[in-house]
Amino acid sequence: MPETLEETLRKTVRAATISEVAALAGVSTGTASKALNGRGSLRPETRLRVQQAAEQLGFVVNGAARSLQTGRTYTVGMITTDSIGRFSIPLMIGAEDALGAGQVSVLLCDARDDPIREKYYLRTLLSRKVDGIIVTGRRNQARTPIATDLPVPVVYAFISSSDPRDCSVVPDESDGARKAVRHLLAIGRRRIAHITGPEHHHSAQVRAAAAIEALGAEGLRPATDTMYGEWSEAWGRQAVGMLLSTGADVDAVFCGSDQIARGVAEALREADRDVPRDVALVGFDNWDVMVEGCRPQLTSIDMDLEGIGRSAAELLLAAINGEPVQGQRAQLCRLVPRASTAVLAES
Amino acid sequence: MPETLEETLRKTVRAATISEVAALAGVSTGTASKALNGRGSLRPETRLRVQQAAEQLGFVVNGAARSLQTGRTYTVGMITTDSIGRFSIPLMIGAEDALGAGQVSVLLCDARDDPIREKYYLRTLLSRKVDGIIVTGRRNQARTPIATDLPVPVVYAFISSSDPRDCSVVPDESDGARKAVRHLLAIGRRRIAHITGPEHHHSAQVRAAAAIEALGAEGLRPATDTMYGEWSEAWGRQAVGMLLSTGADVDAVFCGSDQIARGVAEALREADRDVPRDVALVGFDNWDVMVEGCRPQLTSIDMDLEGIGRSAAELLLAAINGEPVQGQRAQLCRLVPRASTAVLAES
DNA sequence: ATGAAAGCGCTAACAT
DNA sequence: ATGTTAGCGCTTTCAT
Repeated sequence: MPETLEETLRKTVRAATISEVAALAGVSTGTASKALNGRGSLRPETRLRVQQAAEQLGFVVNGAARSLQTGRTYTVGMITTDSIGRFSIPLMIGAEDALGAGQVSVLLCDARDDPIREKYYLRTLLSRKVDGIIVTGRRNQARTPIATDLPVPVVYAFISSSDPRDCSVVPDESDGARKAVRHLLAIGRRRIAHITGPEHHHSAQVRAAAAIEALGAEGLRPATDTMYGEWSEAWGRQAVGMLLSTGADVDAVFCGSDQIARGVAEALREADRDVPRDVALVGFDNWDVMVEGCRPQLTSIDMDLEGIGRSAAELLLAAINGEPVQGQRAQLCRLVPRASTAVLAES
Repeated sequence: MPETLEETLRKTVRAATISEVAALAGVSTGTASKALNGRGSLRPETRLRVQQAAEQLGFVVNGAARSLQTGRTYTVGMITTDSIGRFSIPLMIGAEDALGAGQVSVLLCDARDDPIREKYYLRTLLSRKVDGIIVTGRRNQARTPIATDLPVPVVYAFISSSDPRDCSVVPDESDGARKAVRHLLAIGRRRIAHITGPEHHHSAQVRAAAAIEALGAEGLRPATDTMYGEWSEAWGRQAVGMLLSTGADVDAVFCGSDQIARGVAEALREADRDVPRDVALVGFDNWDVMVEGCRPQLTSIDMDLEGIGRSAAELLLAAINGEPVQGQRAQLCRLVPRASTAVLAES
């Protein structure tokens, strides 16, 4: 408390520059630069002396100065079009992971579905001379390209660009739905219903279509028409009510989301239908809290968002290094089996 | 497809510099700089001409060059010590919000509880000459300072630094617990139990102590000893089992987390105990999916993480502008009442 | 193997 | 009101 001012002053201490390091080591700045960056040919002894001087002074290179010289910032921008949410996080983690390994930092921009903010962020990213940009968002309908003729490469992750030449990495949701249905078929279920989100939602449509197709491939039809509703537990419960009241004969339900599935599980439980014995259950998203909180624990489809983020980052790095990839990449899903589809020992 | 190469080349186009703008406008670079930054005294006509030239050339200032000159980057680093998770997100959103308004960008660093990564990130942030750093993390026990004598200010958000002079913004968890208990008292409950996370967890201890104290202030004691367990739904269910089997007389439960509360709600429901009539329920975190998925919807304590992120960012901006604030700030919680504590019309 | 010097793009102090 | 100029800290030829 008494040292407030002094403290403040100490913290304001200026970092050492390369010429100070050079001076201390008794060499020129050029030599110091080479020594610190492992370039050129130097006497090992000199190199060491410079490194020690740098150490001693706590030297950290000034990125701004370096960027000004080299034209590269080793920074990429990440724009999430909708707010940072449940889907953006794993994408960010994956991207951050792949980029961090490449010594690249991430500038985070939350555009909140606001085109104005988006433009603003794009401008600051450009002004910060990022080496590339990753565009992310919740909806995975195609979106209009964030801009054309940018001086840096752009990769879309999770969402895709409506320009097919743009590089996008998306989950193969049809694959996920197929895997869910095939899994249910594999454990012997034949009367499969599909309860999912709003009909106007792209994901709901794609998953439903793929589910029906997968059943068709085995000469089967869904146990009921696709039940469209909301992405909520409440809808899952409600849908079960409808199912039971119509007396539909169903031995499995594939749900469009884990939340729906959880609602379904609860409602079935309360109607004294055993999961998985009477009705097997598969969700979508593999969202930890839902899947683990569910009783029994929920088999689910994992879109591997982290993997998508990682791929996007890798493609971006490739583009930055002069090897751009065009077009859309769909990444396969993974089924994670749990108790809600566990095959029972007894018949 | 046929234009791949040309496309690539166009995208590689170099952005215009201020001297090009100046040349096009027929002025010197100095004048152009003033015109673009609204400094100095210029003929309005000249200013306009420069702005139009900039527009025409799609000029975006080179941040690296500017930073090199001014010493400020308008960038702050955000280090999350544990992985980006449920708690970090709102903090990030809040911080990003407050900073974005101040034209400051956020560099995201996920240190994953790994001291090596943390040091590495700190180094890159310093090399990028960030104007300041926000340190975040899950645990809200005090952590050792990320470093001493940094050339830039640091603010801790959610977690606090063990050095009391460091600036930290944390939730007042005691306040949250008190509010929960007082709310239950206010709706007439007297036999209140507390089910919470692991005893060794700082938050569990703090909340439990405050709850006991709040009861004591009314001359009451908890209906049972504090029930420590895990931060999970399963533990909530299990705890209810224990409660019922011992025949404890309880008319309300304050839970250390929404997940626990949800487990409690489910177990009570299955034991035909009505919530809130027989047992009122309050959670902690106000985590949307838990609180809304719960039947009935869950009254909960909101730590206002976004607000904490925002405050931290504001304090950081203040410190950057030469008005550092020292010490720990505890931010009050908010009770969000829902059906699980709704007072009934009938007696 | 090392040093000298130019210049990346910008701002700001000083001239005019 | 506008132009000139000197760096900010670094990398990178080009000399030596």
